[in-house]
Amino acid sequence: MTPCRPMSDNSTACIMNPSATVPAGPVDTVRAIFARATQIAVEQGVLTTSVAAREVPLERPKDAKHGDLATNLCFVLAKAAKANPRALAERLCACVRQADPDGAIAKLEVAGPGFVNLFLAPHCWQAGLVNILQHADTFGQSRSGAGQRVLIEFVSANPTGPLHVGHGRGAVLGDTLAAVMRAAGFAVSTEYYINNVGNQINKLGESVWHWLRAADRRAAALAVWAADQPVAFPDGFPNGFPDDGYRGAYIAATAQQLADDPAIARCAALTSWTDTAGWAALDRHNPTGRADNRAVSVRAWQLMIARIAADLSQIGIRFDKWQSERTLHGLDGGLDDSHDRVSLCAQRLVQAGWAYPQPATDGDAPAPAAGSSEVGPSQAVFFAGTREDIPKAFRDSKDRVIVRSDGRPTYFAADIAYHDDKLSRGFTHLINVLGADHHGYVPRLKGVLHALGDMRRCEGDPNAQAWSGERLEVPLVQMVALLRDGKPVPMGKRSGEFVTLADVVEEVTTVGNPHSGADAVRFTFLSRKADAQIDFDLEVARRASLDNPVYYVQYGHARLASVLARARELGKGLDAQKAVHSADLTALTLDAERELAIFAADYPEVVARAARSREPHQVAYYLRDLCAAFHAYYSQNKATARVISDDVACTQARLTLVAALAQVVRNGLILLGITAPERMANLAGPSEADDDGAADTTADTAADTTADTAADTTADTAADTTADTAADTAADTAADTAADTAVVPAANSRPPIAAVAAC
RNA sequence: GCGCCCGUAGCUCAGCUGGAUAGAGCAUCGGACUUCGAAUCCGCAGGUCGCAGGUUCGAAUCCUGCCGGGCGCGCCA
Repeated sequence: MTPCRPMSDNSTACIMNPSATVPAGPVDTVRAIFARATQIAVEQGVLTTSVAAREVPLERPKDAKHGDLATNLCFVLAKAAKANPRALAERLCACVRQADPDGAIAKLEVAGPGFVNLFLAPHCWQAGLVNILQHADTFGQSRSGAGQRVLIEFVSANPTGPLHVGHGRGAVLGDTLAAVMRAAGFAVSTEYYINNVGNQINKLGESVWHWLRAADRRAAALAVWAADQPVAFPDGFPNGFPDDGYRGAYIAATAQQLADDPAIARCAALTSWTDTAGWAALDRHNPTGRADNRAVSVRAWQLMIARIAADLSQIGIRFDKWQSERTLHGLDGGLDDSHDRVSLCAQRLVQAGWAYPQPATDGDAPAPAAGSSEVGPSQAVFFAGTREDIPKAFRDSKDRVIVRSDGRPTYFAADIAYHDDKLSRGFTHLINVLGADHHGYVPRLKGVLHALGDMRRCEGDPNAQAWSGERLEVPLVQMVALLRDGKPVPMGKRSGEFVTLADVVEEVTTVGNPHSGADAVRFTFLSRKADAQIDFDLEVARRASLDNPVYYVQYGHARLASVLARARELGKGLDAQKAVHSADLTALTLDAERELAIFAADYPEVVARAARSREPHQVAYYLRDLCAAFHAYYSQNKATARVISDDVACTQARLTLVAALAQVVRNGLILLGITAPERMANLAGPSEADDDGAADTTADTAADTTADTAADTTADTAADTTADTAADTAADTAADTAADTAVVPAANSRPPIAAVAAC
């Protein structure tokens, strides 16, 4: 899979420097110098083309002997110029000297086969610290994305059951990717596509309905679940429960929740799920009796969505929009067929030549399903995904059905209409985070984008030309294999046997800190790149919750914050005004201090790179490494070079460094949706961890520092609000149900149980 | 059978898109708190980067072929 890059990066200027009065970070300074140096080299005939500042490769060498920063630029240039990299480096260095009148680079040397190693002048890297403090909470943001409008669709789990751990991984990746790209200057919207139409919703409704009819057995079933017993109910399922129904205990709980609704309860009188006429007679809102449109089906997925939204908000995830598939089908709009954008889109594709009707060739077309319109054309409509003019990477191996021979559109048709809708909203890039088990769908979808672009061009859309499969990126999130004590836990919504995301969050939450579960889960998923399969052992996760790397970073922040606080207590606190406007940092003479300053100044680069490569995990690793560098600096100089001393100038200088580090760590944690605690409870003494002073943990103070993140809302309020809005959205889309009597309960972390308990 | 993803320390994973001597965390072992946080630090040990070729100044990274593991290939969603 080749991830697509942003088409253009127009901003070649110094992106991190919004006003001239703000000093640039060392990386930007050096980049600008090298860019000028290549211009000079061109004038002198050394090079034929210059290099833009943002094109200058810079790295922080692992070995201190290789300088503060190093570049392999000359290798790149030598390839084009067919010159010796080392000789080129020698000549470029002379140009760098001329391009650096301020002497930001104290020393530069050519090393190895052509590396240029740089040693920065103190005023250069010190300016980086001031730069951090001046930008404060906005440090790290850039215009790297040049305001491109991006839509990120993620999770989009079918509303037939609670989220499991694999969904959680995709959710965390998508949410954090959105945050990282926003910080890097993209205009990002996020969306969850609710697949609330079709056979699966039919099955969901049927499953719930069976439990509705078996009221006498629900209580026993739920008691089994509440006791955390295996989900297989001792007395089996209700009579007639379908083999391919959803067998999870949450189905019984959902039935319990719906039982009080008179419009739902009267459904229990019917004796057959397939009695279409009977269902139609019962529900004036669903005159066709269509199974996925019955009140019990609709209400069931609404409850599922509410629960999904609650589980997501518990780990700090909200969406800008919940897009209902029903809406695309026009099922909310009453009888007016013109609202059926799915069928409409299929017709447009036919007109543009991208879809065609064709009778079933080998006679395996199914009979029209019960309840569908009896007079269907016997021809299915196929999307021409194999056309030769589709670039090979986006070409499907087979034309796929979008309208069945009985006239019903497929899931694929709805998804096409959905993506056509995305195009009409003016996004320049679409990103769909998908589970890796759907990777076969990717070329098909990219082919669709190609076809839609062409179709829109035919229809006269002036923006259509720009569209092709390249503008759709599909980061694949690999599977999470759930283990318990090293043994795989079977997962499947149909079997009902799975561990939910909410369960895992609960398991890794530590006493006294309600955020810790979300923090730990988020960081765990961010601690590995998306395209590697991972094992998630519940026992290990529980045992290791305190060893989770997230605590390492959070502890780093708490430690930094506590140094600043201690200095204030002693009346030696950092003079913020002075630090920002007239800082004297000459007392920072240790190698570690210079290295930390350069490390911290690199943060905006890390964010921009993570956004560009769609890999939020890079930010997590950067934070871990930055904190490691600070911990080492702090520990090693504990005895000889304390931050706070009687030397006022030195104290102020080191506090400036500490404040800058704290700022970067805080910004990074917030960006990842993780709380940045000012204090953490001391775990050392098991006895004192109860309710004395040590117990006021991160949670209280963390809220102050994370005002912009989803994490600032407590799990409770977040659950309520998001669940409500999701449920509202869902309810809006279900206009033909008895909405007037619908009461979607506020979701709790485990809503069905809670609701049952309340009954 | 065809296609996609992944094989890096005993385990879990990074490796900045082709750069200098492949790095962390767990786990083992040995050290460091009277002070601004020991949820920390310092050290020891641990590797044919799945295997074999190829591309070039240079490959864990790119190309080919094998070997292992995972996942896809419906008028399901």
